[in-house]
Amino acid sequence: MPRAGLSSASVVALALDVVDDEGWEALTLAAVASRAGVAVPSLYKHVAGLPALRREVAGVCVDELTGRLTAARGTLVGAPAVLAMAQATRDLAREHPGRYQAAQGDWPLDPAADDLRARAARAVEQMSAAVGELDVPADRRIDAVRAVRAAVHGFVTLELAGGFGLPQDVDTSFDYLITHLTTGLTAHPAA
Amino acid sequence: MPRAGLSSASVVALALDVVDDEGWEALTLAAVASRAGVAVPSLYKHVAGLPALRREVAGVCVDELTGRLTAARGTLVGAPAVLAMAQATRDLAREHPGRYQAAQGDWPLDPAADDLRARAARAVEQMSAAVGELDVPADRRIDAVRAVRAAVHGFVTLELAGGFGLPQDVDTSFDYLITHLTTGLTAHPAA
DNA sequence: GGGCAAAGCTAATGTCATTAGCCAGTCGTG
DNA sequence: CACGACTGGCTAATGACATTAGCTTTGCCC
Repeated sequence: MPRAGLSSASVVALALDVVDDEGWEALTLAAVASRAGVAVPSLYKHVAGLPALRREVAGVCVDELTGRLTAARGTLVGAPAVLAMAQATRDLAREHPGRYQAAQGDWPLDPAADDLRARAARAVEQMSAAVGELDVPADRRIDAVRAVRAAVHGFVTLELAGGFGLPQDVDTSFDYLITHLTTGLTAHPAA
Repeated sequence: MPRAGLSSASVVALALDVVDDEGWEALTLAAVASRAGVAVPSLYKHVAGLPALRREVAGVCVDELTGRLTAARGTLVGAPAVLAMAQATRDLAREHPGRYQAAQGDWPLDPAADDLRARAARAVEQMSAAVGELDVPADRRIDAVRAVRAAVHGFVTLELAGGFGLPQDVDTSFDYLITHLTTGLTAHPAA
């Protein structure tokens, strides 16, 4: 019986394939083992179990999101940067729904997820920096970042879930949301 | 062995208890059966299986959301109505996270979910009506409704997932998001 | 009181995760 | 080159859960 030659990294890579092909909830040790051509328990030689594997996959996806945000921001500043980053997020979600879910989705309150939270914080910091370039009062900065994050995440989530029933163009709606939100954020109406 | 006296309705009620106490993902036939004091297969006399039960529970939760939206809107018109409905949504999510998830969360592409979709559409229509009272061009109505839905859903989702790490007041951020978004929607900057 | 439908049960099957313990391939060292 | 340890893979066993099949019993209605 020749060895399969697995490693932690290759198991995570196969897991990413599963996530891409079948979705985040379909990520199961059985699915990974099947792709690896290996019995399920063999995987425990390389990962600590399903929750640990999910955490590792989520980490990769978070980093990918961070990278795309950074790239999208590029040399842009302020509102155009925010828009580009929002679009980059949505693009990732549409190209790899499972990865987006992995990055955003399912790590609620994991105790051992400090590392993951730290990496996710880097993605948030990217958005935060761009939002900070908007004409928003300093003491509203956090509110504004939360607003943009919520808008993007909510839109993408609803879109992926098929929550937009009407045939009306969804790209347009997304741009509409982001531009009008940033407009609203930079308007200081009552006081 | 005296009968437990279950019915479809009582099974759904117990399922709601599970969702309230342990969350939407913890809704399992085993959990319901345990609360009913009954063996798991007995439940099949009252519901068609776990997916069907989830659908029924989701239906109840969607209707509850619709009811709260209607109540929150009350006699308000336009932006105040939108804000009140947004807050009502968030209140539901914070009081009963599991129910919110049930209402919004996990019915992606179920084929047999037409009834559920129809009921969810009623909730959307409530928001849509209020958004329609904003000063938004008619051909932007759908975009605006999507924007508000996305903002509310995204914020609530992130909040429930513990995505707002900073201690900064979250209520304030929410109001900030909704008011500035509606402000942005009613501003028609570059034609 | 008898009969019958519905409500429960047990048993069996299948999926998945996890743990324990075994065996063999591989590599480093003498 | 041979030996031995390490390590990667295996099978077997256990335990949660859903689902189906088929049996038993309760309770109501005549």
